[in-house]
Amino acid sequence: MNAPRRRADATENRARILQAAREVIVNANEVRLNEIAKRAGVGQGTLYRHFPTREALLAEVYRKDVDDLVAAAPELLAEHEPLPALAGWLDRVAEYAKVKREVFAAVEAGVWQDLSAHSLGPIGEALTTLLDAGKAEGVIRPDVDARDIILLIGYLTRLEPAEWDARAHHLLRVILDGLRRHT
Amino acid sequence: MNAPRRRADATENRARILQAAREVIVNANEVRLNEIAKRAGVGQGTLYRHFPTREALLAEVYRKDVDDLVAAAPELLAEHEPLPALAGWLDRVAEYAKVKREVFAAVEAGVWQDLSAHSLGPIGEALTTLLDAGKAEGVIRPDVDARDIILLIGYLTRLEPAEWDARAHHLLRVILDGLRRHT
DNA sequence: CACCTAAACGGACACGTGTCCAGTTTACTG
DNA sequence: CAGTAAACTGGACACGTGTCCGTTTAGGTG
Repeated sequence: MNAPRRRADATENRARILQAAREVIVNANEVRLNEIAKRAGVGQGTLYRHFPTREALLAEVYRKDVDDLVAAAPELLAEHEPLPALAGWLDRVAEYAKVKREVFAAVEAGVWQDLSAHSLGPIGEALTTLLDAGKAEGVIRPDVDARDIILLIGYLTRLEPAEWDARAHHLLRVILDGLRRHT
Repeated sequence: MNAPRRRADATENRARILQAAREVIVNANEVRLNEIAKRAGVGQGTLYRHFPTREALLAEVYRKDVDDLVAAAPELLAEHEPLPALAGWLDRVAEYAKVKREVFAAVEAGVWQDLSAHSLGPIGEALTTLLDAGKAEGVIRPDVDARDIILLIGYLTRLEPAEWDARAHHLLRVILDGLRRHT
């Protein structure tokens, strides 16, 4: 996955940056890139080379969460019909977004970058799996793809905490209704 | 519409800021708030008091466009059934967003602010009109409101120009399908 | 082992946004 | 018509992001 021929010190620095970021995130609630760089003992330039944007950094810090999310997709598919599986997965995404809204935005940005690079990325693949299962059974319209869903659920980023309960889940249902193949 | 008792000089300054903003927008393609303030002959503080955020300023500059959009809603309703009217209106919004993406984002932010202040604002009202017409005829699900739609179509802001044609219109259809009342 | 080169480094710097506050102007009041 | 409180003004300033570029160093070469 990593570029070939990376210098050893670079790898180490990258690790230290991530470590510092984790510490800053849990200790302070303000996440300042400069502070992370300082705490990691590197210059801003180094930080920015490893992670072009703040989102890239945050997304990497929470990569494990993302992995969990990705892993949940096949599990849900094994236990439920495609439509409920997709619904459940999206609910889980929403739940995650509710608690860690900043991270969610970061992950979203990361996914978006992957897509720009003509790669679906793990999240995109998980979504594709879910969608394909639904299409195969004819319960999901065939003309939607992972990117479409990601765009649609982007509203989670903008939801005010106060109105979360009233709208987040509900709008997910509306979207799912739009995704269904209506006989 | 304006707050009562505004000082005359303040009104004038506000007008000059808008004027300057218009000029900057058409001349340069970079819209820097500082530059606008300078050109208007006011300090940044003044600019920021009149328009708390850059979005507020841009939204005001393009208020006429917004008005046109709002005015289109009843016209569409007069000529078409509620569902096609809503579809047409959303298409129009999308068309607008395609051409003036920055402005669209600004307008969206403005709408969002209105809503925070427990006021629908013109756009929200136009949308409500369209939705109500559909609900009255039973073709639109009763449990959605203007805010819901605004959240959903927010994806337009994030769409890359390259993929606009492929997705913008298509996703609007998906959303509309979700909004329909399925018999 | 000395040398070389490209990758990696780091921190100063440029830039835009938004805040703050001391001074000024306005419009009302007695 | 002078006094006064509130509203307005303007620009310096604080802050975070991201860029740039001269310097350092890893790791291979003869």
